[in-house]
Amino acid sequence: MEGNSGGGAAGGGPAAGGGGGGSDVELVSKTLQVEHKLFYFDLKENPRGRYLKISEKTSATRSTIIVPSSGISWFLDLFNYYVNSEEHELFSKELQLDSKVFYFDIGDNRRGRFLKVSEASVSRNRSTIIVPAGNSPDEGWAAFRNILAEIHEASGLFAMPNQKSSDGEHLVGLSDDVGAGFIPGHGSQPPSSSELSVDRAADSPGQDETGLTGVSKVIRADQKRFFFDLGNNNRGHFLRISEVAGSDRSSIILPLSGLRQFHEVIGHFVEITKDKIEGMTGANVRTVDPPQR
DNA sequence: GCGGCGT
Repeated sequence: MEGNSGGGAAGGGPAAGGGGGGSDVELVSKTLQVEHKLFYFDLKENPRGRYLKISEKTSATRSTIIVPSSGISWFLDLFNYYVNSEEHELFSKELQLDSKVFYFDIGDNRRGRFLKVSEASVSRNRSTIIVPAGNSPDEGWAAFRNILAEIHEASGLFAMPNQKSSDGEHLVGLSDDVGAGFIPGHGSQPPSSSELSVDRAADSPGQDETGLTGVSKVIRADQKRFFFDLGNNNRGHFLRISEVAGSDRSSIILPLSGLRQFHEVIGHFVEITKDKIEGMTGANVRTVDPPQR
């Protein structure tokens, strides 16, 4: 809990000079100094949605990755994993969000241990930030993790002033490929359309205008499988979550107006149980490298 | 006062 106070609007100031997307609203801004590096965390929002910009600034270089808001909790989980794991059991991880893939890799040199986080997205150069592990327990990765936790929490407090716009944005995250568990829709969904469509134009429930209906995912936990299916009826859109174990099956129907809160609550329980689930991998967090030794 | 990355 040191070295972070985004009070001054000058936080990421110089970066704004480029003028990429002028209309973005800055919701949270924090800075973290680790050894000789300076990290800027800016939670921003524009009509397309919300994202976290993480910049690493060294003496002469600046590098930035853009994390979709739906990925913040995954970043938090992953940093928790790297903070809490023993050195000999550190794996590389990859995280797929929308059309981006983030690679997490451990490195080591005479300066110490570091975590390299690379963002690879279509039609954009790969960008990387490198986070030193730090010497004291509160330095480096842990401090980075703490900032992520603060932002994640703050992001929930910044819940959309008007609920209607929230629907579209979060549904975009459902286009993630979760690997083995992914159900390829019902054949009606080119992946590209799911990325950019859904311009929160869906204000009137009861219509099937976005092509979201029929989007499905499945995850597995122990013996159970959970199916997530978007649907709609004359009452509006909903997410049906079905639990299937053996021949038993039961479902809950979640109106989309409750989806955001559902997500926040799940995130809360993920947080408070992180010691228990440490090392477990989520459906779209995959271990890709053998353990290092 | 760092310096890693990948080109």
